[in-house]
Amino acid sequence: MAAANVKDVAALAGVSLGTVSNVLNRPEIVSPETADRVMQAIEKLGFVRNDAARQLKAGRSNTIGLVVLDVRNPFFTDLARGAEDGAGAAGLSILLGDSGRSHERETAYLDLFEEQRVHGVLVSPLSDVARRLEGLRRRGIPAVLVDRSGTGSGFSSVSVDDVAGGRLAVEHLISIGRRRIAYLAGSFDFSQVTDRLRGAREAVASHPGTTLEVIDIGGLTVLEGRAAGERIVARAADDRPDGIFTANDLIAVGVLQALVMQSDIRVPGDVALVGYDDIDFAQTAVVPLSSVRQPSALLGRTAVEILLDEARDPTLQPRQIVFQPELVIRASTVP
Amino acid sequence: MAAANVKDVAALAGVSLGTVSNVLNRPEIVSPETADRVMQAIEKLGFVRNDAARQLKAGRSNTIGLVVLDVRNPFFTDLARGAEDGAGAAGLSILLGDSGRSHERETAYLDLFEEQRVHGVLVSPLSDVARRLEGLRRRGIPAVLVDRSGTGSGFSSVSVDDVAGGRLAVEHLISIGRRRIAYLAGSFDFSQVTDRLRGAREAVASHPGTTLEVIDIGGLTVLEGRAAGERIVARAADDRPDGIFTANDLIAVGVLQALVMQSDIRVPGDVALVGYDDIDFAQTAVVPLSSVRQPSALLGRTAVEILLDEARDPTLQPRQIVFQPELVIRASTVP
DNA sequence: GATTCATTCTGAAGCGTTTCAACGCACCCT
DNA sequence: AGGGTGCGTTGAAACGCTTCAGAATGAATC
Repeated sequence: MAAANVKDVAALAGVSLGTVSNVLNRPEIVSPETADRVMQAIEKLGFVRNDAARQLKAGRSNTIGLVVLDVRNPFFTDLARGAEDGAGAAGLSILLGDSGRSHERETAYLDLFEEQRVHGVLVSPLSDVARRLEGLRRRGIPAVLVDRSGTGSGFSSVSVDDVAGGRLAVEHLISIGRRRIAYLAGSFDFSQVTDRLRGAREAVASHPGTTLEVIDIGGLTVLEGRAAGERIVARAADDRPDGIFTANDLIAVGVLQALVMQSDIRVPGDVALVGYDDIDFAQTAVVPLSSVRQPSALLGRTAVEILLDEARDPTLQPRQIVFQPELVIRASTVP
Repeated sequence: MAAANVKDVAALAGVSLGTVSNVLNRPEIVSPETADRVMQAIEKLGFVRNDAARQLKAGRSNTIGLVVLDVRNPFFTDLARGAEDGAGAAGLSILLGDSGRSHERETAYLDLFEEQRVHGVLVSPLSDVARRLEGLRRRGIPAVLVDRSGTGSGFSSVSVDDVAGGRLAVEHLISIGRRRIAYLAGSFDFSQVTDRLRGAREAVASHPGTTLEVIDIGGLTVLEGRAAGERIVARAADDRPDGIFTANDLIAVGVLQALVMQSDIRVPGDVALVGYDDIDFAQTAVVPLSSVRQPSALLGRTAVEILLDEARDPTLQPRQIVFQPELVIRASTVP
């Protein structure tokens, strides 16, 4: 009834403890017949290795901690999936923690991971966790920042080039003939929001005759997008932008609701629209939404790879990997 | 440089191993002065308890495994959050695994949890995991099914009464004067889909003069909802339902797109619409959507409580807890 | 037959914690 | 003075695994 351990298996198979362990961990050094006998004993007893003992011996757990800002955000779940794949390839698993943008929870997870002696941690940091991560590193636990540049922090990072994303979106609007571009966003204290704006500015700057109007809509939600859309609808036709770029897809969906529902403005005929993030709803919107997609899974996978490299060789210099986003063109810009 | 352990702390504080452990685990039995000295030593050395050793000694880890079908589904993330809260209250943490509806991943997580000697597992099962869970139970790891009735399986479960949800939705449609109700759904092999239908049938049956038309739209997505909506738009006005209940919110959003965008049918004037799940997009739809909400977090929290009860006393009879869903009324039924 | 070598297996040591019986001590009560 | 009580502390044992130096065996070489 009590869980079987290696000793029980060894006794049943008529071998020593060490041999059972070898069957489990280095099967190539034990003779096929012995291995077979041991396997049968394992089967018979329903033996399951005790991970705690194994970890205690090994000095570290075979897991990687991942703290994300919000599991409900598909960006992070895709990222987590990528990280899991990467970890799985190395025989590790991912411990997923959702900080929900709470400092307290973020810290709690890092504490937990430290007690667990994880292989390393991946963090999409709420704010400045550099000091905390520094402490982990001193203990031999490397960390990689995800979705945030680690430049200057002394840590490696994987992130997406939001400036390029903004440029991509607006270049596209310009390439389909739009001249009066508007950037709709809120929460300008998020670096993502301002980086995308910077990219938009660059695109406009390099195309004479185009203008960029920046509209602060106060937030990043559908409702705020719709309100902003209504204000645009209310404008005189020749005062409206003919291309709109929004800081995320939620805003774009809101804008779309206002334009298509509450007016006869055509999308993309009169106004072309590009969102950001390529959420599921982007392609199922009333007018399928062009959007900038981030390679989330790749981000996760790469973060794990860097982490493992650093776990292997702690003297490695921190690396900042920046991925390029991708534009997904749909009917909101090209009918 | 090497991580400090209790021995180091004990040496620095000039006490024995046991005392350090007592400070950590039963501070009330050690004198304040000693405790203080130990705490200072811990601080100074940056001692962090090694969870593996602790778990090895304890025989089980202080975590609960949770396997969900899809982390991207808000229902499950809310559930996970509830489970975390419940676990946190008991000093445990949640190991979250996403099976992504893959048998392989589901099994892999259960294996992992077993090796980790988790306190118990919560599973939203892909199919029949009863045998596997039986094995876990024999090893002293209790399991609770979530979002699925465990009746007959020998396991406790927490789920939501989908029949009641269907009844609730259709009763509401009838109460606002609708008589020709349609139920739009796909994937009739999911028990949720058929249970909701059953509830709808019950509601119609108890209100003479009302009818229920069941429309199989082939799936559960926005696109299929929109296609179905278009077919309804194409019907003669007096052949259309005046109340539509959909198996989930995605379908409802699709229907809404078709009705409001591609016709002059008014919602709720001509057709009232009720969805299911109350996803974020329900309230930000062009016409905010009435929907049936499930108490996801409560489900998670309760599942953990039952699990801990069973961990404490394995002879407990399995309990089937069924929660009642709640109707959230918005403009798609009541202007 | 002695020596070397490769192969396979053994079993004790040790990972860091918690637990628990035992101990020392001060104090109080006869 | 002897015995009892309670508090605070001690330190060895145990949890189940992996590792590793060495033993045992058999084959190959001299």
